[in-house]
Amino acid sequence: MKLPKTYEPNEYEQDIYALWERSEAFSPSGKGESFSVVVPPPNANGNLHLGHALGLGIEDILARYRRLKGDRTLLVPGADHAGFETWVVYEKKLAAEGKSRFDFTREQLYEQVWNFVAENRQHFEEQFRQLGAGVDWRHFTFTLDEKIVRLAYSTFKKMWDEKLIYRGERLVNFCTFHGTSFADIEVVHKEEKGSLWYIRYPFTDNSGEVVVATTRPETMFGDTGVAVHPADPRYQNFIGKSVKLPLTGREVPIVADTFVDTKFGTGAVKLTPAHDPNDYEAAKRHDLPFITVVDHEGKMKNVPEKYRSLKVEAAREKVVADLTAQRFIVQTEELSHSVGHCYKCDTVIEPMLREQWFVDMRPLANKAIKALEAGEIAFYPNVKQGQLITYLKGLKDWNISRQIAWGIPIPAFQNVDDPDDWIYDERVSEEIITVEGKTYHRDPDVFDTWFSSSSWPWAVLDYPGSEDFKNFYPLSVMETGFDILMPWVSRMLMMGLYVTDRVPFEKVYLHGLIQDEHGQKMSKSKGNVIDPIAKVRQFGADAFRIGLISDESPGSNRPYDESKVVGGRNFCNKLWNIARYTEDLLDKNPIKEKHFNATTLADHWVLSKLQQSTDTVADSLDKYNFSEAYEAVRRFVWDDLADWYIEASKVQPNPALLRYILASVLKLAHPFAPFVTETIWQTLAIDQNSLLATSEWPEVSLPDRELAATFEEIRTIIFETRNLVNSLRLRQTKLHYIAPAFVTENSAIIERLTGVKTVTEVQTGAGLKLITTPYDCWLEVTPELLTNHANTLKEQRKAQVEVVDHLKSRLTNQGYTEKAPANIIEQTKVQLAQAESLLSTIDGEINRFAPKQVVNPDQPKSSPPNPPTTGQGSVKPPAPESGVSV
RNA sequence: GGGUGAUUAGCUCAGUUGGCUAGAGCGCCUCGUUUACACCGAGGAGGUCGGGGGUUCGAGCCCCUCAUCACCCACCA
Repeated sequence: MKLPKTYEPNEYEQDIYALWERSEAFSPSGKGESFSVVVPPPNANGNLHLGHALGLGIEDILARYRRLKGDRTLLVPGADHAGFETWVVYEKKLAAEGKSRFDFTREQLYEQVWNFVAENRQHFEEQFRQLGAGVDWRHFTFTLDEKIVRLAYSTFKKMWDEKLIYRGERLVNFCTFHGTSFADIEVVHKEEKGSLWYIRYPFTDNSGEVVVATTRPETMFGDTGVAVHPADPRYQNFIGKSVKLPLTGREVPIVADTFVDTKFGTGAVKLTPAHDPNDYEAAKRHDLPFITVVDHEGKMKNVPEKYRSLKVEAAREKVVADLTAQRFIVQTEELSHSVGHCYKCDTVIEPMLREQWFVDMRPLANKAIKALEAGEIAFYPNVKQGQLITYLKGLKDWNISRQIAWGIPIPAFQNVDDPDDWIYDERVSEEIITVEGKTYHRDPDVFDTWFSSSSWPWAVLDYPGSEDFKNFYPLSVMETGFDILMPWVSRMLMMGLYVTDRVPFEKVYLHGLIQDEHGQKMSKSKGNVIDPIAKVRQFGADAFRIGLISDESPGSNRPYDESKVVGGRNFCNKLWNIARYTEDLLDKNPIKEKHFNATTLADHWVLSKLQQSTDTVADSLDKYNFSEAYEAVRRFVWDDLADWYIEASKVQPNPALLRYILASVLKLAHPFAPFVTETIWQTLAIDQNSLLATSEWPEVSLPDRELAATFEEIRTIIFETRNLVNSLRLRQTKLHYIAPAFVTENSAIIERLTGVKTVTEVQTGAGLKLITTPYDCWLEVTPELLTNHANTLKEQRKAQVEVVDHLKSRLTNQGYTEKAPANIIEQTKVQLAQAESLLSTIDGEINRFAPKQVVNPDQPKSSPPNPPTTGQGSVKPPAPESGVSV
């Protein structure tokens, strides 16, 4: 089958992926070590975004590389029910249909969302395939699969039994729009401008007043005290007195508490324990009551008639107006302060008293900190390890209850006759159960998604007791976005240690966010979201993957750069055309066996380059340096193979070797460009009935290093010749040389690659002498050009003198010669010798043009350093004075 | 308020424990229709490594300081 001129990814990708799936290419099969990665499950409700594409790209590169290396490799795909995230999407859908969550029962809602998600699931599985992710579909797991739920329950039960789970009325972060509470980590704090009102609170004994400062005057109906610092001299006689709250006249005490900041406001703070975390803690210390004045919809309650049912904002205005009218406001000032918001709808988070399930994080966090400090997990980038430790050290108890319908129901029931009697029971499909004659009512809440997904690494491996768990746990790498280091990675670590008693992964690789072209965060509201699938269609999956990873550096954000994707496409096309050339060559020279021999200098040279590149790619991937690894592949393919070897092989073809090189390079490139490499592999039937995806990482046969080095000499001659031909606009010029046989043997290559008309051996040279090679080569030029060239030489000389002086001064520096390591000094000496040699060559040339002018008489005549030896003829070191007059 | 990272060519980024004349891709300039590829080939220009100090024989890299930009964490009324 013939390859067309240009690679058209859309024509091959689907078939190639189907071939892989059909062949079970992604089932663990190697005999080597286990290598396991679990894809962070994307939300099943939507499409993949750029972050998924980047993450999948990285994970797939690792997995494909390891598979080629012979490891027993498992890459597990999955999908997340994404509790709250999906719930938000579904509520919007309901709203669009003119309905709301209140129109349905919890069971109905759950079923509706289930179906909604089921529809979208296929969608995104298809997108995995389009991106070329080589995942093992038989291991596909959904976060609501029975095994996941069962594990969430058993973990919950274990914590319940061990008293790590408790139920209590605590101040929680509550979104009044979505009607649910959040974990601390889910609250987005924003710096906002607000007002700070100074309000008089008169003493009940009419002996004066205390002025408090607040940003939330509407909560004063819930005040149950005023606090001052015990050491504040201004307020010593206030402590113990009572004040009369404005507007209601309710009496509350003044207490002393060290949490008060004497420098803020007036140094006296009103206490609203039911709506402020600090006040909550203070009230507990002083045994003050809690009065809730904002309900779950964000409306005022337990307040005077005229404020009742007003939204918080409206109530605030009204309260301020009334306080002003009654001259309770002393002053108002502008204030910038941090306010918590719902990360989805931006509603201001209302701290609210609610009875919920909490996890006592201290013991879990301490275990994790210990493991981290012992270095049990390697982080990319490393700095994230310390950040995670800091986070864990300050971690508070975790609220795991969510008041939404979509999620895993919490398996807990409450005695209808005794609110404090809670029991664990998994019969969550029933609203009411009877146990030992008592009636229990199901907790209507569901788990925080992160609670169940924190078991992901072992849950997908069928913990406990499965072969998979034995083979693949802990995971080799956890690859995910750095934005979920705290909410997810930290929890997997804590739960992993708690449940399995081992760290759940050996390494953590965190990729950064991809922003839009202008460095702005992508978001639907800004309308700057880039659809990865559209880009795959436009450029091909390989090109897109390369575009995303060719600038990859862990942990840092970076803008989407389409020119990189174009670069990736061009790279694929380059590979494609190398394959086409190889195909043509093999058509003309049918090779029956796989056997090949390196015969020419270029053969040996390309083998040595292949060997170096293979090592570099492997080293870089082992260090998780993806951009460097790709760069090594690209350089070999483009520079070494296409621009040099293939061009040289047009003069001296070696079809069998070229086929070997192509096969090897396809393997190196496969992790980065899986589709095009497999397409070529299949089309050319490089290895009958096999898949590239499950072939073996190349083991390069050893080249002859000396012959390879001799080809470098030819390259040096070609480089300088090209430079001169270009800058002097030489046409149809001739190259003359003296002596080395390898030039004679490769004259056709030099002609082809430089465009010179002929390459001829002469007895004495004339013309423009090449200076960067130790061999005697001249370009035939007109006398005028030669004269002009003398000026160029003088400039070159000037620059070269600087280099020589620089190196000399280093070597005459006593501090340097005494303190620098011997190998560095030796290196400098070699450099100096080379620099002086080049300088003397230049001087020799200048003397040819101006023989009377003696240049630098002190300059020692040095012979060129280490002329290469070759197996293809004798080499005489050229004498620098061998220049011939014009 | 606490913490972290970044600042290198016009743009996006590399630069490993301090040691060759600081690299790549894209862009730019010049030249080129050589039958694998114009999604191409050849050549070239372009950087006082954010500013200022310091340590060192030697600093893009280490220390101090300033500036700017990101990000993370946090219950300051």
